[in-house]
Amino acid sequence: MAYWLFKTEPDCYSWDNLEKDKQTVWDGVSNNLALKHLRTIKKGDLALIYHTGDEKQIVGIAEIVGYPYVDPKLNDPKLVVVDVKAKRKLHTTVSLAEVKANKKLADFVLVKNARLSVMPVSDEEWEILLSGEKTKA
DNA sequence: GCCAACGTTGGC
DNA sequence: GCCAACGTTGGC
Repeated sequence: MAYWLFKTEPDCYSWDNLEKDKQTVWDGVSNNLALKHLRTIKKGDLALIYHTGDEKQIVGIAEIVGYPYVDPKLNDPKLVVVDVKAKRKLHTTVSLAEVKANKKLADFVLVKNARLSVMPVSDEEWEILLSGEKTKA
């Protein structure tokens, strides 16, 4: 089981869209490194959904419901997509400012490579990011 | 709206 | 295969 972070423009496709759709095809990833990560994603993995643009915060958790496959809408074997479904909304969203303020997250890819749209999240980072949840649960 | 950072492209 | 130039992205 692995953890990921998917970035999205809320104007384009937001967490609310995903929650409404229940499940969606996560497509439109064209960056090579992001695609490389995408191809290693497995069924059952979890992904944080991060809103870029005006919000810049992690808003929810999605579950990967299948394995990556070539985008059927495009004729390019390099461009893969994956099916995800909404798992749950975060009770406490985690903003980019909070991530940056946390010294333990200095190596987090979101901080180091702001432009990557699909990135791995380590177990430790996952724990830290969701620590605000645990205290309330 | 600006600028820095990164990825990609194309010429050599 | 390298590197400069360019375009795009995203944070501020």
